[in-house]
Amino acid sequence: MHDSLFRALADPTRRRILELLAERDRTAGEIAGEFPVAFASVSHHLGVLKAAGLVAAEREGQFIRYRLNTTVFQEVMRYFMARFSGGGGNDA
Amino acid sequence: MHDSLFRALADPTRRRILELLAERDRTAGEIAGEFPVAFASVSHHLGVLKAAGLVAAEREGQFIRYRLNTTVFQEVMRYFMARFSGGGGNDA
DNA sequence: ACAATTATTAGATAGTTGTCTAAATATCTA
DNA sequence: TAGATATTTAGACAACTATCTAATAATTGT
Repeated sequence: MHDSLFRALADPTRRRILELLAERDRTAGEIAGEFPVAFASVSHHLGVLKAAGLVAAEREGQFIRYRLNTTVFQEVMRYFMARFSGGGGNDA
Repeated sequence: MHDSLFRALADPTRRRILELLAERDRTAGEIAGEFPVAFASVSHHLGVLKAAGLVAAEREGQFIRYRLNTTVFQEVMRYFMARFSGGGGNDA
């Protein structure tokens, strides 16, 4: 189950997409405009992120709006907390 | 900087190695014995984990003992906390 | 219905990765 | 020094991935 998740996070372009979506929801076109790669390539990355459950997409007229799925990030955190380090993240 | 880290986490065998090392330190041979792949393949994975800073290795006679580097896990957690979800991990 | 806009999907290709076997390196013991 | 054990490194190969261009689908406006 974690496999698609960690593979999705392994690409720097995809991590940057997640950071953009953390700021605010954006359409596929807005996201693609931030990268020096072809539109279709970004669309592929969005598909990977969606398959991993990291983002959700919703059609809005001709646009498709993407948003972060924060729930999955909390699962990642729990994974790390449960298995490793037993804490951390806080300065404490 | 995070790139080698997330790429290292993207492989299920490597994540399993990390879980084994979270229990206790082990030698390369002990780790390799847990997997149905060739010894050399596990050695390769250990190299990837070491390059990512997720584990440390120390020679102990003819053996090489691996241990988890928990500091790096805390960095991963901080990455998620700083950029996404603003919390999580706890049930709160 | 047709054209324009937005986005995904298909097919091809180059680069990366995981795995294997075989060879090399390091340590220990006789 | 020679042999046994533990581990890594080298070289090859199949599978996967990121990227591209071209084609397809969905929506809007005329």
